[in-house]
Amino acid sequence: MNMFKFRVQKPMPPEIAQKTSKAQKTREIILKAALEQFGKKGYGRATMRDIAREAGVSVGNAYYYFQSKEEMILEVFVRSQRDAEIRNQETCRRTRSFKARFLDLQFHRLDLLSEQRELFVVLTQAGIHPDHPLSPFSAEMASLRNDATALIGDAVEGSDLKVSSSLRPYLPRLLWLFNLAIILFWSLDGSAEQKNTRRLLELSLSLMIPLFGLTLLPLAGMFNRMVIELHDLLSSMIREKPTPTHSP
Amino acid sequence: MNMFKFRVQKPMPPEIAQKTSKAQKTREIILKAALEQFGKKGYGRATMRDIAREAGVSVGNAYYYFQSKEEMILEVFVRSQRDAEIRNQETCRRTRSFKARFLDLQFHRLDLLSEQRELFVVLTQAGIHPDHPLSPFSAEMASLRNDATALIGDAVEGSDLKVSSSLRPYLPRLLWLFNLAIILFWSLDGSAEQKNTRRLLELSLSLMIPLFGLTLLPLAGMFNRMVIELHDLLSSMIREKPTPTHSP
DNA sequence: GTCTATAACACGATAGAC
DNA sequence: GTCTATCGTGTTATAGAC
Repeated sequence: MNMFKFRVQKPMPPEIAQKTSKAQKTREIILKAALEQFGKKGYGRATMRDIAREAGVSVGNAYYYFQSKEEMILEVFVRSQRDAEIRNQETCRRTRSFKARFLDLQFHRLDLLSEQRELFVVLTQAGIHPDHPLSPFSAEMASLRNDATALIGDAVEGSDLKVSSSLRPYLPRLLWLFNLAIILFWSLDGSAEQKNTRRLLELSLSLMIPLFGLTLLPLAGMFNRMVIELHDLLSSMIREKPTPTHSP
Repeated sequence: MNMFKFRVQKPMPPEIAQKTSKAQKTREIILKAALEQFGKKGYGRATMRDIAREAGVSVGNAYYYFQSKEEMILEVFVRSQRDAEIRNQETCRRTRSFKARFLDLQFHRLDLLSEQRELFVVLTQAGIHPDHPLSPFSAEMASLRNDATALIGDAVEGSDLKVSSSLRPYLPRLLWLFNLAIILFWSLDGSAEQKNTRRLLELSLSLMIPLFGLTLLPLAGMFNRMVIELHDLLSSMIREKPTPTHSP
């Protein structure tokens, strides 16, 4: 909630409480209770008190394991990334069509997100603030972000996609950014089962792929350079390193 | 903050307290105090108690005039729209270049936003939830949205922009959506004085305008139809009418 | 009917004892 | 690692003043 009250004291504990197996278990119990409450009442209505009570722990204890209510969502997100990787390998083996590969990747992700739709709408919200730890652009999310980009790179590589070689290195990140935009649309999409998002994906790919083909034309050099600059500009949203604030 | 607690009781009072001039004045005082506090401490740190104290009124009174803390931001936004309209008329008289017209419109808006940058970052946040009253897609914002779209329409009309006539009617809204995307980027833009946003605007226009030219080619029919469908899909985010919830 | 104030509520988050 | 007690916040209920 309070977007501008950052938790700088706790320096984002890298692997909190991986120590004892008891801790692991407690964390798991709390997370499970949280997801249950989220599913039942929705993210907004499920209070930390509810979650703690249902998990059989105190509120303070829940905050020992999770820095904030939002962080509980992240957990689910991280886990879904593993799924996607396996899935993508299979798909790449099955087809060389770039469109098919990318669509499958995206559709599968949307399916996963849909199971806990309201949760991810909240996560999208956090994404708007690039220094927020849960933003896809934050330094804390670097690893997750790079994994996802690499996954797209796998889908591009060895596919039938026709595109200028000068542009090729920039494609994974451009497509990752595109994928973020799609998720943003999805979180706003009011159509039944987010059918519109799926259509949008298909449609924009159908529009983009021929345009990629144009980049092979001999006169496209200037155009391509502009696309690369576009890539650089968009990438500037990414916060690679933890911004070194004045040390206390 | 609590994105999912909607205020359905108070049915969005159309013109609260426009009656007496005293009310007008009190509202103005509160708004001024609010902006002052926002500027000094930032939106997140400025509390309603601060604002009320500084304005010399009670918290309850502030809530009499503003439905929520966020609504105070909206006020500034609405006012900036008036500015833009005048500005646009002048620019349209000065040049026929579509690029110049649109850039001027956008740059001017960015200048205005920059004065209260943090405020609008918060507003952008609200925008992510399309049923939120402050979202640019909400039913409540219909009038503001239509004004802004019409403004862009004025910039297109009589300009030197080359584009298929089948697409032309859809341009204002497409460009309005584009403008939203730009504002989104702006709210994330960490570069000094948001220089990157300005460059992005120029660059993407330079990329788009030749593409618009392509829509005039005889074989572009299919392509154009797809763009129109794209327009329709994107427009589905707009909530035209207040969703009729079960009356109590 | 129009405006204002006080007090309280609910929730996210934290401090500090054990 | 866990709990209790408490804080700070947005927001609301409600009573009363003009």
